[in-house]
Formats: sequence, C-alpha cells, structure tokens
Amino acid sequence: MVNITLPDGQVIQLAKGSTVQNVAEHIGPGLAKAALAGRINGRHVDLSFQLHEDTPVQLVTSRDADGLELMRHSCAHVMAEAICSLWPEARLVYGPTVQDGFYYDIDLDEPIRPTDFEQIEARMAEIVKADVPFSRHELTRDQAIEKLKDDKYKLDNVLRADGDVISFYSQGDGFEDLCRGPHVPSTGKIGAFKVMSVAGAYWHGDATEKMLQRVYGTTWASKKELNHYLHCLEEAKKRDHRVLGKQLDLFSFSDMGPGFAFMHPKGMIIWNSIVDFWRSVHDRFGYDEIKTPIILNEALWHRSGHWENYKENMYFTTVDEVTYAIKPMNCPGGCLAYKTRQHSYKEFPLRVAELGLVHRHEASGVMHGLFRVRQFTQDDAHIFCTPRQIEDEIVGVIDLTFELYRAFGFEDIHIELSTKPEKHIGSDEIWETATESLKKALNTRHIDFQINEGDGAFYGPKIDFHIKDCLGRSWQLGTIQLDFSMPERFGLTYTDEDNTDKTPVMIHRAVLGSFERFIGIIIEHFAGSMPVWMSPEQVRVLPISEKTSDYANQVVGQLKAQGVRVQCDLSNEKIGAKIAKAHADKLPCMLVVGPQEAESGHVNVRVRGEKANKTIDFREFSGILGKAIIDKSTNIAL
RNA sequence: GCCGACGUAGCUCAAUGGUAGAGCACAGCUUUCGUAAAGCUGAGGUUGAGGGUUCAAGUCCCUCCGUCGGCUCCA
Repeated sequence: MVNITLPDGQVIQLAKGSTVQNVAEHIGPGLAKAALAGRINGRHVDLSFQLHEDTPVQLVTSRDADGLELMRHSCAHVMAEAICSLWPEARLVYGPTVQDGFYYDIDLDEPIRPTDFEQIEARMAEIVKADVPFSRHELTRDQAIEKLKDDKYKLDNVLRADGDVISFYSQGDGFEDLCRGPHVPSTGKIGAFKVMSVAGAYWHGDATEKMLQRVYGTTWASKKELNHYLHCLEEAKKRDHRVLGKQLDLFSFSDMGPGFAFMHPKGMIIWNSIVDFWRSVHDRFGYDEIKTPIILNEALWHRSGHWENYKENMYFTTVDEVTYAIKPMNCPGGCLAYKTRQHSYKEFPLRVAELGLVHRHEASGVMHGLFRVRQFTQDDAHIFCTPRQIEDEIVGVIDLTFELYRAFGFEDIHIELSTKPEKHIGSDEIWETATESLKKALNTRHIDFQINEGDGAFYGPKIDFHIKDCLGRSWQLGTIQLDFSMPERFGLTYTDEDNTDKTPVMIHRAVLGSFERFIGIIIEHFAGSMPVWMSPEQVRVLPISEKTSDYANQVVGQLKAQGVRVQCDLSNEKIGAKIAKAHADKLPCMLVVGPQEAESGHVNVRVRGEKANKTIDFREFSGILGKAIIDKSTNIAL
C-alpha cells in the first residue's frame, strides 16, 4: 500500500502501483471525470502515472490555470497531427503553450494560409471526437537520439532536453511526438479550440536560420470561454490606439513618411497637457530644461561611439559637402551643452532635462502605430553628479517616476535591474559601486525588483520601469542608466573640493520613454476616454434647439473664460443625435441646455459613460469641473 | 530586414474576368425638436503605384510602396 496525501491533508491508502487516475476515482466520480493530470511536489504527471511510494498528490482539472495549460499543450499536438495529415511533408519543430493559447512551429515549404484554418480545425475536431488516449513511452537519451537521428529538429530538441529519460507521446496509433508531457488523458478532454493565425518565425529565434511557419491556436475549457476570449479580442481591437487615433482625429500616418506620426490638433492637446504637467513636476524636482539640435556633424557621433554601435539605425544628410547625422539620442548634444562652460562640484547634481526629438531608422517590419515609430520625442534628462551623489539622485528619479505614473492611473509598476554584461567598459570596481547604488536606492524606497543578470548597457547598469495597463498588458516606459563612458569620451570635467578636475558621473533617464508611445499607451489604457485634464474637448454644450443658442453661447463664453476647452453643438440635429455624437467623441461631459435651463441659469449635465443626467446651477457645475481638472480625475463626479 | 495576408469614396465595407455600389460622414433644403443618431436631395473614385496577360482586369501574373499579424530588434 502507498499513502497518498491530498492537498487538504487527508491521507488515503491505495494499492502500490495505483495511478493518479485511481486517486481521483477514490475521491469521487465527478473528479475522476474532470481530472486532466496530477501534480506531485509541484511536478505535473499524467493521470496514468503509477504511484509506488508515499507521496502527496494534487489533481489538476480544467478549472486550474495549469490544467488549462495542459489542455492547450495537448491541443498543440492535435493541431500538429491535423497539419501533418493535411501536409504529409510538414516537419514538426516545437510546440509550446503561450499566454492564452499555443503555437506550433512547422517546417513546410508550402505556405499555410488563413483559408486553410477551417480545414485544420475540422481535422482537429475529428481527432478530438475520436477521443483517443495520449500514451506515453520512454526511451533512454541514447535510444531517443538514435530514433530521431534523421529528424534535424526533434534531434535538436532532444539534445537540448534535460535528463536521461526522453518521453514520447502518441495519440491513437498513427501520430507520435517527442514531448516532455504530461498531457490530458485523451483527445476528448480538450475543450473548445480555434486556429488563430500563422506567421513566420526563425528557427531558434535566429535571423540567420530558416524561417518556419508558426501556427497559433487557442484552447479554452468550454465553448463559452472561447467565445468570451474572442469577444475580449474584439473589445481590445476597439481600444487599439491606431483605431481610436483615426476615429477621434488625434493623429495619422502617411505613405510619405512611414513611422513618422502626424499629430493633429486634438492629439496636440493631449500632448501639451502632458508636457505642461511633466514640466511642472520636473521643475519641482529641480531640473533645468534645454533643447539641443536635431542635426549635428557626423564627427560628433564618431566621438560618442554611436558610429560604431548604432550607425545602421541612423539617418544622415550632406550639406555643403559636410556630413551630418540626425540624432538618434540626445546625450552627445547634452554633453556639448555641458562643455560650454566650467563646472564646480558646488552646482552638482546638475539635472538637465530635454524633450528631445530623435530619429531612428527602425526595420520596416517593426513599426506599429505610435508604439514603434522612426521619429519620437524622448522625455530625456541627464544628471551630472559625483559618484557619492548617485544613490540620492536615483532615489529622486524613482520618486519622480512614481509620481508621474500615478497621475495617469498606473499603479502596477514593475522594476528590473540589469547588471554588467559580458561586453562592457569600465573596471569591475566601478560596476560594483554603480550597481550597488542602484540597489540601495531601490531598497531605500522599499521597492521590489527583478534582477536581469548581464542585461545592462555596455556603458553601465540600468533600472527599467514597466507598467501594467487596464488590460493587464505590460509596457516598458522609463529607464535609468548609469554611464561611465560618455563623460570620458567627451572629456567632461568639474572642479572638485580639492581643486582638481574630475570626470562627472552621468545618469541618463527617461520616465515616459517616448511621448508618442506613451500617448498610444494611455489612449488604449483609457480606451480613448481621456481624463478631463487632458481631454481635447472637455465640455460640449448641446442646445435643444436654435432657440437656446444664445444661452448656450453664453455658457460657452463663461467656461472659455475659465480656461475650459469647450465647444457648442449648433448643428441642426435633435438633442438625441447631439448626445450620441458627443458620446462617440468620448466627451467627458456634456451640458444640455433648453429654455428651462436658460430661464434659471442652470445646466443639465451628462457625464461620460453614464445614462443619468442632473440639472444643476451653472456656477456649481463650473466649480465641480474645475476641481476635476485640478485633481486629474478620470471622470467628473457630480 | 524576414514569412504570410491585405490595400475599393473621408471612415467601415460590398462587387462568378463583363456598366464600381451601400451605410456613416460631408454639402444644400425641410424640420426647431427635452436626453444614445429625423426626412429629402446632392456631391464624392485613374479601385495604393507601375508594368503585363486578355476582346475585356477592382478581380489573373510580375515589380515597387504602404498597412496588418508574427519573427528578429527596440523607447
């Protein structure tokens, strides 16, 4: 007999060699049916796994996150079988699960097209309906290598696998695939699935290797959950900043300049609102602001090291037989500005911000709305300080960063610290101190962080800030990088207390990262419904008919005098149509006015997203609106 | 840059190789209206660009440009 400890502490006794499935059956018929796999000390095992010694066992069902993952993994095998039966020459490479689904990389010269998905799904449905068991058999490493010697991809997988036991899974009798497992007990246990897309992917993610076809699919425990997922995808599409940017007339792109955004008047209001706020915070944190040229002599970029390391991404131009570079970064210009006069330790730390417009020639396939462009504005700053000031300065940047993020409602902030890479400059000692000061600064603020060993820039360690938006997607925004190279290369100096010239430490930092990208992120985060303070149009006055035009204009005039961005809808439309239009434009607030309101000096307020409306005195409304703007409220609360 | 798909009116989309259409938006007129889209009329196009096949190309073929989904890269 073996003693099986269940998660609730209960111990059951079963015959030696009983399977995990037997455990489920012992607990109850419902669980026996729902069980997909077992978990022993954190390791997943098949239901057919035999228990030979006392052990804790947990059962996994489709209601567990990892149960769903197993189901997806098994579904990947089913899709692989379907594809192999439709294209016998297809060679399987690698088929893992990913967020919300799975993919399978396939080497097949004939392209799989979206129109083929239906056929693949139909074949998959047959396999699932047949409800054939997944069965595991094991070989030793050597046996597996011998078996797979003619299969370049699977052989590679075996060579990369850990352990001496290599397992294979087959479903039914025809299809077999190298796989660590475990799997759901049979194909019938796979829930609702859908083939989603196909795209190219390099083998091993290496651009010099062959391009494979990566077929993406998704699996859910039920049809209902699958539909919910597909619905969510539709919803996410509606808040896509590229869609909203067009719909709300915020920005555009032209064939005449791929990757170069055109910001429209409404987009510029959002932009300038952020800049105003950004300036006020930087002013409070003791920053100066400069602006350096966009085009500078090529020689500067040789000195900075960009020529060697970044030339492929830079734009160049020649005027009067002199070659210039369009700046991809602001730091060299910042160094030139620093060098225009002497500096003393007494003026340190010197915090110099720059909303710098940079150009980077990104590969054509990577552009993506405002998220990835070829021209963007960095909210950059360079802090020149002494080594002893590093820690305090980092703490200051962290505080400033959190303050800015929180103003936009980003509370879920994740931080990563990247340390010395193999290819680096500067002594180990200085790397050690620098990394320690970054760590200490984070600890001072009691901030948890993840360490990415060896991921730092070649010139210094860095901290990256990632935020999560309302859909739970993660975005890297800010970065703080210590630099020991640039001040040296540019011969930057300051006079220290002992009257000797020393090289300052340079801290590069960006908080929002790129204005373009940040605006894209907040558009998606707020689904286009911008908080009142940065809403392009804060209030729209909607007169019931022309009879109330005068009063409406009077209300508009008073709000304008108060500095509110307000418009009046004098179109020849019924009030319902005006309201619908204002909703479509995602106005934070609309004021319906008719003879009744005109008579009493009231306004009927409708707040974005709410069906209810309320008639209040205009002065009262004006106060509420003013407070919502100052407080940076997402919506107006009556 | 690589793989695949796509590109029709301002926007969203139709059109077995056979006369390019609809809805919304826009303009004019009617209506002057009380809370999520009134009615009529009108204007709007070298179907991304350039070649080719064909009696005939939005549709088939080639090249280029751009967009989308990924890969690689990255703010």
